[in-house]
Amino acid sequence: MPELPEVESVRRGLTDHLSGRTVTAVEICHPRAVRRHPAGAADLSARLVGRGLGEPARRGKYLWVPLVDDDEALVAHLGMSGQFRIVDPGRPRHPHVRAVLALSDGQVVWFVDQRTFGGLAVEPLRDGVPSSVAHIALDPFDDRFDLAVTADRLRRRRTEVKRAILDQTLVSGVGNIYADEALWRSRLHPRRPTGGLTRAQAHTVLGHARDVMTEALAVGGTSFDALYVNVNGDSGYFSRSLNAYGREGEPCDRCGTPIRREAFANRSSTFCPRCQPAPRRSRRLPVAQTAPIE
DNA sequence: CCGAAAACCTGAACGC
DNA sequence: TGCGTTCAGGTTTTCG
Repeated sequence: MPELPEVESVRRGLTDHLSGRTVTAVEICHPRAVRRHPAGAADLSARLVGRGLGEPARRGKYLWVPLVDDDEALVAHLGMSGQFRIVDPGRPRHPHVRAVLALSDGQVVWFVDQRTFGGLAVEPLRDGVPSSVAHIALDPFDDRFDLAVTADRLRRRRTEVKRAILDQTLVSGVGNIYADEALWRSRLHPRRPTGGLTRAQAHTVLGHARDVMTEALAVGGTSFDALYVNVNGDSGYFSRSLNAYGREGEPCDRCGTPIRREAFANRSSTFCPRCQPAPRRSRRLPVAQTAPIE
């Protein structure tokens, strides 16, 4: 699924094909692709046609393309199955094409999205950031990202560590795959309370999140199926380097204990039950546990 | 404020 | 073969 490394791979791929071109035509093929553009498909098309495209930017899992001569950008979120594909004109359409942009150099951009959780919008830019991205925290690839400051914020949360690192308002870009990988590397159980972490542990888990995403980006991201490919249609190769995610029942690469999978919210967590021991139950409970008096 | 859960989708995989 | 169920997951919204 597209998390930070996959979205960054797409951003880099788009840079070569979009920057300096002009949008010559737009077709919205599915209404859900523009549901985050309240003014509707016709308005979105009108705001794009004739506009020049700048260099694609990204924060966390959000991607946007500045539109030249104005303070607006084409904003995209890939959701769980979104893709951008650069194709030659006339190519038979992939069945899940949700929007098509024609460019001044003759190339065509497809926005493909099987599950339609992703979408496009044109939004005003404020300090270079689209309005829908303003509430998203910096991601670990941002020059201004401060690991120590974020670690302290994480420790002040009163929740479980996996929930915290998936919170896009604390640190952005981490999804279920890289959360499980960062926790495995950190030897931390996903349900460990953030309040009980040392400063070093909080620092470590965020550092591992940054590192594992850096390594994934270097090989084009993680692809399990055709739901994530780059703009040329190629898969990433990081799935072969995963230690926890998708490895239920397989031996832990550190200790050989079978990797376990447990329900987490409405998804799942995979971890090594030996390297990442569960927190003692008492630490999960509220402070006051006095029985009520009749 | 906090967190749990539902809602939004499609298609693959699975059980009977 | 075919039908129904489950699962996957990012974000927003709703509810307690």
